[in-house]
Amino acid sequence: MTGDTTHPPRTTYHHGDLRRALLVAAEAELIERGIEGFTLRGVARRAGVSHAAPAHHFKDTAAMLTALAATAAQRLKAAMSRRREAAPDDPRSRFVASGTGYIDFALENPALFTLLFGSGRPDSDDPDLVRHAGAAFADLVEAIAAISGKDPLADAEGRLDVAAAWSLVHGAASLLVAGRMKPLRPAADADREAWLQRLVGRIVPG
Amino acid sequence: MTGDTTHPPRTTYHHGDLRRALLVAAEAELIERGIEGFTLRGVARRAGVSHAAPAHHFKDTAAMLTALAATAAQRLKAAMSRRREAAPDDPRSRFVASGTGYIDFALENPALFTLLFGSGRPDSDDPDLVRHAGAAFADLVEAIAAISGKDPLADAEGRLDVAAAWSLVHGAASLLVAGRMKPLRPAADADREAWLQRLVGRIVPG
DNA sequence: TCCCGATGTTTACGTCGTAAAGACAGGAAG
DNA sequence: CTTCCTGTCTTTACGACGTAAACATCGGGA
Repeated sequence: MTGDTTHPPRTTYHHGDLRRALLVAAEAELIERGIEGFTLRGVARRAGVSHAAPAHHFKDTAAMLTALAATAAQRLKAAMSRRREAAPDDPRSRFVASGTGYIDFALENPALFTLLFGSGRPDSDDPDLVRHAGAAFADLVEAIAAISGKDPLADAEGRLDVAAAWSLVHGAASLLVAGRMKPLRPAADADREAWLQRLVGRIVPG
Repeated sequence: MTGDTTHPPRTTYHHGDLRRALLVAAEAELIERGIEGFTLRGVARRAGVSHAAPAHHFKDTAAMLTALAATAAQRLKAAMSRRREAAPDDPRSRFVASGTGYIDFALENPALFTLLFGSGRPDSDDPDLVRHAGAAFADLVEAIAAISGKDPLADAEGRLDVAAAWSLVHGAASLLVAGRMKPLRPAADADREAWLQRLVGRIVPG
């Protein structure tokens, strides 16, 4: 779409915006090769720089994947928000919207979702990553609070509500992304939206 | 505990039971280094053979991880069965037992669980792996059938029951293994068993 | 103007997966 | 009993990777 930061073998010695270009290249690399085949040198090649250039912007491969994961978390929250804003204005619908938004993100960005949750490679203590992931989590908690009328994190019952909701949504996203849900999912694309909503609807608290 | 197939640098040129020894070493390697740090040469070292010896028993690294994943799937089903046999003889209790057994396995064998579900490395079309994973899945379906009195896979509503149950159980297992459930889980070990049962209980069909 | 720090490149080292060729053992065929 | 033949293990070799260190190039402030 937009990110053509790449191939024309640049004329200037210095790149100018390499850090951003590397993140774009890294996402493309992740999508094409998967997390298992992801390679620092491949990212550098794709960005048109030497294999050692990334070291000036990312301490090592893990740092680069961590930065990418942080943007992924940000987009996860955005996907949830998009769904919520388009939903009817009752608490139940808004909760289901948050959950389906989570799954939307996973299905639209399987590689990023896997990076974020299904691989130990990003540094899960990174402040940026923690901040953005925490914001997405807070969205879910807030959706539950709007139903129960109290802070779910305050008591054990509420925390169980949150754990159950997150588990169902996250489990569905993971299994769908891994392709293990095939026999259970409607064959026709048209039926999938309703299916998704009914699935998430099963775990509405209360 | 048992698998001391290793270090005494053997006296015979031929090993005798290398395939099995490699699988034992591979599991230890996986547990210590994690799936990211898993190395074929490391496994060979641990088993006390040259780095090229495994090639005679496993086509490549993926084949070795696939074989290990197959045993993991087998043990997953065993963990579910153990719970079910110890449970009260009503359909609801037996369903919850299957789910908690799934989570038991994940918590007791985080590395194997991650290998099985959270990494694209094993070949998911391998007949052995398909067979054992299918058996575990069938256990869950059967537990649901015992509640509804019909084959859940026969109609859309039943498939939704299965999808929801599997999603919740799998999501909880994944998030617990990844350590992301910490703030939601009871602090005291004593309370965790009841918490787990209530969590799985939230998705009982019907 | 000079020079200094930030940004890229080259070179180098150790590890990894995999393939090919050589060493060794034990059983089948003569 | 001897001779191979095949399966098992070792050695050697190659290219790719991650990382570090030394070197090149630029732009901006003293």
